[in-house]
Amino acid sequence: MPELPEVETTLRGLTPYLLGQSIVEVTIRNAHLRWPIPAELPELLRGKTVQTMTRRAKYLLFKFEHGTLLIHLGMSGSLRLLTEYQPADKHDHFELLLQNGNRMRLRDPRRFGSVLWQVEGATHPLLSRLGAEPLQATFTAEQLYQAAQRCRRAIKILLMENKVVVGVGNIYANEALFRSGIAPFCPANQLGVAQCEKLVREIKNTLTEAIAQGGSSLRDYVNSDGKQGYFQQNYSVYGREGQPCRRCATPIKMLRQGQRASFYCPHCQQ
DNA sequence: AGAACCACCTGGCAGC
DNA sequence: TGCTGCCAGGTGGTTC
Repeated sequence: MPELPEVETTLRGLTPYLLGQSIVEVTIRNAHLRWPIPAELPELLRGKTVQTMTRRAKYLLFKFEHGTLLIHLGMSGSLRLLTEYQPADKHDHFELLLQNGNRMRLRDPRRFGSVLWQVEGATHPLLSRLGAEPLQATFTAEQLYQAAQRCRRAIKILLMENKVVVGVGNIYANEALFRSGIAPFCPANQLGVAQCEKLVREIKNTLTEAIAQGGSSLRDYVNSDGKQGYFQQNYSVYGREGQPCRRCATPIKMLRQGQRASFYCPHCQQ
């Protein structure tokens, strides 16, 4: 479910409700996510106040005075804010009860997500080797070009690796490549500077537009405020195999790269 | 070092 | 209706 726009939308939706609140109670219903939820979290967080809420790649960071709670939504995770009690679903694994009575509840059917603790002053190993944030000025065409020159694999694989740039998942890799006129199977080291400039611009544009529209939704995605997103209706190529390209009407093709589906227009993308 | 593949999990859907 | 097989938004770890 969550690509970067969903994570960003979740962050923005939750921040007004959590910032400055202190934690009354932490409930771990199922600690068995991708990595175990630290058993000491309830003890660590009880009585502590959320000082800042930020995002790094697809990790949500809730900073406290003595450390940071990291939450990753994996493939199927969602965070919701409950203003009144609701019985927990079988996939509701983790929950914070706030001083004002609100609850932030993590639901994650596939349990690929994670809830982790980072002690103040340290950098969690999972955050230590991440590439540039796609929406910040530190992600540049020059940087992508340099990395691409050293990579013989397909450009789409490189984009999704989180080494050069983070937060570009399967949907937005496909969409940004379409908008750049670059085929997903093009070897990274064959891209010119101009193509890298276009690609960086379109990654930023695609993500920015998606965030502006409230994040895309597929099936079970629910925003933190409970409303459905709607960006999925606007995909140019993702999930559109056999349907006409919106630009030239050529049927969209699908192929598999690294066990992920790639969609592209054989006419618009070379 | 770089590249390819595997693993973790449940639910939804197509096809029989 | 029910079973089987396949697919899915992520990404760290292992193996070659």
